[in-house]
Amino acid sequence: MSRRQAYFDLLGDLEQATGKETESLFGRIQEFFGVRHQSYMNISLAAGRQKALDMLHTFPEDLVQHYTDNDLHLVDPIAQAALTGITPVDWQAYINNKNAQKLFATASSFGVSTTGMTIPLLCRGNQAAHFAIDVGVAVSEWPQYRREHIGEIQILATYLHAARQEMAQDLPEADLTAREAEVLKWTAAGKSYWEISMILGISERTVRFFMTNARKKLGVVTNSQAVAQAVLRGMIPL
Amino acid sequence: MSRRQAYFDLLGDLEQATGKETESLFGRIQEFFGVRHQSYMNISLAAGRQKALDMLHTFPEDLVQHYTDNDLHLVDPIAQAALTGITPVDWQAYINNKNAQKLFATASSFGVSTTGMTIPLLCRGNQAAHFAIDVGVAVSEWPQYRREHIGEIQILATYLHAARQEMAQDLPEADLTAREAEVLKWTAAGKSYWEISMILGISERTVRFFMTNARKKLGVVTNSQAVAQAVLRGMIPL
DNA sequence: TGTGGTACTGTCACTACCGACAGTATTTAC
DNA sequence: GTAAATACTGTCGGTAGTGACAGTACCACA
Repeated sequence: MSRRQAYFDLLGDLEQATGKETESLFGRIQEFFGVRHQSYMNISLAAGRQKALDMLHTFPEDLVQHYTDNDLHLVDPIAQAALTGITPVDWQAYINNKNAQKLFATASSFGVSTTGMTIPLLCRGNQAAHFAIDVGVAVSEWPQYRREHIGEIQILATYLHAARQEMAQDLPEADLTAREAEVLKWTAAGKSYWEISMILGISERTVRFFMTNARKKLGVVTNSQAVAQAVLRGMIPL
Repeated sequence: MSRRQAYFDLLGDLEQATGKETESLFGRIQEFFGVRHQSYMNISLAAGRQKALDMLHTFPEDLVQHYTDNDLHLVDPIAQAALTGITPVDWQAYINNKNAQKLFATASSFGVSTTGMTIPLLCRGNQAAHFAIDVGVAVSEWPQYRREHIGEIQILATYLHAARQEMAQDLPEADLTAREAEVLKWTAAGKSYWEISMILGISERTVRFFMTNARKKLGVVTNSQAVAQAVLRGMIPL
């Protein structure tokens, strides 16, 4: 099988995949690129703290343990850049950064290189995610490797991320019907029942009906509370 | 100059570019792909409405006028998918969608095809952005084109987006007082004015006073809308 | 000494919401 | 084929929210 073929196969499988199936696909991504290590992480930013919601990785356990135990993500300039920035973060760009050097030194003793990158991923709601790969090629070869593969990596990471979404539920899913979600959306946008009935071309009574169902499903008593929950759970296409 | 070379040149220039320089680069992206039309859009989700913060496009002016005048983005399932989803949206996937068909019909009369895609872009805060291209190849050739170029497109769009960030200033900060935030929090928790007055040991009238101030500061009209904004902006201590 | 911001309270009138009682039509799943 | 889920509508009566008219007291800053 050609490399190109393998890529499209992987992409197709990622597009279909849900939940736990993604774990084997995560392995296939690593095989495909033949990199040393990689990680996928989804973080909740709710309530002002950074809480890991979902994580897949092939880095050495001891290193990850050390990293999490010491909250190094707060010191790691690469992690912070990935959480606040938009474009892929090249590890090599931090080779002269004091904090990064310390982390590189530690990582190096676990067999992690300095030729890698961390790709920020699109999230809705109060979440952030990124995909990191430790390629481990020679520094001289890195710029070319990066250019050649960054497109493939970003696309695969995006689809892995999409497939992995359900594993990163901050709160349990309340499955609203399309109509219930729609009505809730307009309520969150400040529309009254009557206005929503005009927008959707249905009776005001029906709008109330959908909202009542939405409140019941969300286990709340007021529309405001329903909106709060829906926004928190990222169910509102605002 | 080889295609590959042109791509890397463009990518490099996008990485360096800021502000208005991006306009010519936008043109170069279109030349590079040789597509019919393309658009870049950055949208504010503040105050519950979708407000365009920044836009670059090469679609026919009349079509865009028609689209914006009629708030078609609220009906457009592709736009909504791009604003709520995380993976690229293939226009062809909506070829049987009623709402999309109407839009395709209108767009078609302006020379816009159905072979295109809209790529959601990563934003921080309550913003959303997407990059759309109308490729205009035969439907039979589209899947292959899509596969071949989606990586390049996504990367270029990401870097364009990053360079374009400064053009999309948002959010006059709404700083609520401690009391306003507190009352808003309890409203989000489903409490009525009377209940909140009991909780805080103040009169119901005063609770109303704080909520009214909060609504004004957030620029919204209903409590539900205020809660949506507050949660979205992370102003609610959950 | 004033000016502006915050914290608080009162009343009136109107509108919006919400629960509880209904009901019908259509689609999906066993 | 029927049960369940979805999409939709009607009416009554009570409670909650909303805007507009007020007002007082305290504190910080110029």
